[in-house]
Amino acid sequence: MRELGGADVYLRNCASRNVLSLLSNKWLCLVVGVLSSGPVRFGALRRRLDGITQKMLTQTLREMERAGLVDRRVYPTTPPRVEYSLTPLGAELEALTGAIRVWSEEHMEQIAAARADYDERAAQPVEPL
Amino acid sequence: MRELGGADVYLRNCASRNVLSLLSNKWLCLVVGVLSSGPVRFGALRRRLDGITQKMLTQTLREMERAGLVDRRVYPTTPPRVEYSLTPLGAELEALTGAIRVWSEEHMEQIAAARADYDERAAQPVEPL
DNA sequence: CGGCATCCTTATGGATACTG
DNA sequence: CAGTATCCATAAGGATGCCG
Repeated sequence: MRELGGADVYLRNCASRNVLSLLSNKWLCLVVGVLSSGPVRFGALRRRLDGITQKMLTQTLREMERAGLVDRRVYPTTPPRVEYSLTPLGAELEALTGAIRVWSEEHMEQIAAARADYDERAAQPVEPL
Repeated sequence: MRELGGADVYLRNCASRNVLSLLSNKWLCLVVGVLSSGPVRFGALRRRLDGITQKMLTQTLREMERAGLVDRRVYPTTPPRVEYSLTPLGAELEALTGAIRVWSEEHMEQIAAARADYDERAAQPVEPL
């Protein structure tokens, strides 16, 4: 943050922006949700995240692993078995992302209604007599 | 959510996913942060979000307005004056997004260290003797 | 099974110019 | 001042095929 005429400014290129963009990943919130109940294999994780592609799941997990949020454990069996779990740091996130998931579910109808209302008023901008 | 072998599945195309993708907007978290202290004009908002372009700020604010998170108030003066503020619904978000901003700032160093460590180990995958 | 590499399409976002 | 409109570069993401 920087000061600008007495007001705080959210600076670009600061490290917290970096973390913020990590957390605003489309899938991260859901991945944390699935992993919060314990280690999960890649395939199971994928099946529980409806619509995610293999590419995106791999990519998201790598990013999270790299940031120290997720632990990747490989069992050298045939066929290979790979389990993902939250690190202590990643587990901290569940308090935040869980709250977001809950809020999303609780307010989805209200938001859908607001959007419908907005669109209706946008389509009929002239004042009716 | 759907059941799949006793495990919850995060379904695609469900309304909460919609809200989730709204919240994972790159800028929303910061916009909520600025607006949480009261109504702010477009220009001031822009100056306090370092690096945001006019296009992205407009786009983000429209999306938030449409979802009922933000109130847009136009004062028909010359030059025009437009003030944005959080609706009660949007104000609820500050509890969530504020926690995320705080967490990001608190853990940015730890995450940067984890990434550096990961990258170093990735560059030197052979076991040293 | 759990990936990676490639190709290709679409979405995102920056820069610029113009307007009420 | 607070936008809208347009163009353009890049990034995100899906589909497919191959591999240890």
